[in-house]
Amino acid sequence: MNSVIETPQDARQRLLDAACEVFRNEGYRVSIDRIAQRAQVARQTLYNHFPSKEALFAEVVNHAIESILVTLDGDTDVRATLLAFGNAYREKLLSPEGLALFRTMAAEAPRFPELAKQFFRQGPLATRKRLAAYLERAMERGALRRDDPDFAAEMLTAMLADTDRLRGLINLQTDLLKPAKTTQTVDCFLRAFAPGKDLQ
Amino acid sequence: MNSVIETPQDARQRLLDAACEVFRNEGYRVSIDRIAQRAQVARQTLYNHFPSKEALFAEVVNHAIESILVTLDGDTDVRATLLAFGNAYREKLLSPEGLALFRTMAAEAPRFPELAKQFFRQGPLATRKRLAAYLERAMERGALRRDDPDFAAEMLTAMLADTDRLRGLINLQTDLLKPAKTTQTVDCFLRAFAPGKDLQ
DNA sequence: CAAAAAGTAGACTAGTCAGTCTACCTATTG
DNA sequence: CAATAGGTAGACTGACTAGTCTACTTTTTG
Repeated sequence: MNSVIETPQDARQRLLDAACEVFRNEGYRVSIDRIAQRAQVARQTLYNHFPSKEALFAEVVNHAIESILVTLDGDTDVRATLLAFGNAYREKLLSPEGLALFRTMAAEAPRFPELAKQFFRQGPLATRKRLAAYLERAMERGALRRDDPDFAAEMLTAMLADTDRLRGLINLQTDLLKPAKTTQTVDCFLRAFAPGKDLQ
Repeated sequence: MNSVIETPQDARQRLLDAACEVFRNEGYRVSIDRIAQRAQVARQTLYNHFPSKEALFAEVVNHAIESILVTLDGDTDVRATLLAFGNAYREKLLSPEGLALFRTMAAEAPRFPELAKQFFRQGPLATRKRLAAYLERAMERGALRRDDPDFAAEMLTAMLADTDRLRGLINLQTDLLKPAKTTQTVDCFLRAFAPGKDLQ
C-alpha cells in the first residue's frame, strides 16, 4: 500500500525539521503530538530520539543559531560593505523565520536561561562583534571617525532592525523589507561616524 | 478571627494589580488560580468581575499601555530635550516591568492580534509620532538637518533601546541603565542629524 | 432586623499535556 | 529463515487547565 519510501533512519532529521518549523510558528507550548504528526512519525519514535521536549527544543535552538549569524566581507569600500551587511542583516532578522525565532526566544528566555544566553552570544553578540572588528579597522585607516567600535556596531545594528522588528513582532506587519531603508540607514550611520571633524 | 479589613468592593482593583504583576512576570500561561491567590480572592470572585481570562488579560494590557508612553517637553535646547527624552525612554523600556511587558506582548501577539496592534499604536507608535513632531519643528527652525522626521525618530528610538533591550530580554541582564549611554547615543544622533551641510 | 449583594471554599466537567508502556509490525542483517 | 532493531498505534497515568455550579457565610443597605 505504501508506495512512498519508508525513510528508515532519517526520522530524526524529519523530527528536527518538523520541530523547528512548529516551535518557530507556535512557540514552545505546542504539543509533542503535533511535532510527531508533522514529522509523520509516532510519538514513541520521537522519544526514541530525544529524551524530552526540552531536549528537542534545545537541539532545535542550537541548530537555529547558525541561521541568524550575519557575516561581513570588507573587500570594497565602507559604504558598499555596510550596505551589503545591512541588507543581509535585515533579510535575516525581518524574515518571517527570523521574527518567529526572536519571538520564541524572547518568550522562553526565563524558562531556558542558559539556552537563551547561548543564543545571544552565538547569534546577536557574535554578529555585532564581527561588525565592530570591521568598523575598528575602518576607523584605524581613517575611513570612519575614531570612536568606540562596539558602540558604533550597536548603533548600526539597532538602526537597521529595531523599529521594523517591532512592526513585525507586535504589529504583525509583513512588508518590512524595503532595500531603500537599508540605504537610508547606512547613510545616516555614515554621517554620524564620518571622519574629519575628529575632536579631542 | 479575621482582624484585617475585608476590603469590600476593591477586590476588582486587587485582581487587576495581581493580574498585572503575574501576567508580566510569568506570561499569559499563568493559571487563573494563581491570579486569584495573589489577589487573596476566591476564583469565583474573579469570574464575577471578569468574564474570562482573555478579558482580564485585555484589561491589564490596556492599563499597561499608559505606562510605556514617553512624553517630550521641548522648552530647552534640542540636546537637553533629547537627553531628557532619552533617559525617560530608556528608563521605561529597560526597566524590569518594561522588559517583561515587551516579552509578554511579543509572545502573545499572534494569539491576540488586535490587542497587540492597539498596544503598538498607543505605545511605541504614539511615542515615536510625538518625537517625530518635535524633531520636525527642530528641523524647521534649523536646529536639525532637514530630513524625514519619521525616519529620524525611528533612528533615535532604535539607537536608544535596541541592543540593551536584547540584553535584557534574551541575555537576562539587569544592569542596563547607564545614563552615560543616553548621552553617547543622543550625541551620536545629533552628529547624524546636525544642520549645516544640507545637500541637494 | 431583614433582604440583597458580594465573597468563599470546594466539588465538578471536560479538555489538554508530557511521558510511559504494551503489543504489534516491518525492515535490515546475519 | 531467523534474529534484531527500529517504527507504529493506542491505551494509560498523573498532573494541570478554564470555567461552572452549589451551598454557605459575610457585608452592606433599606
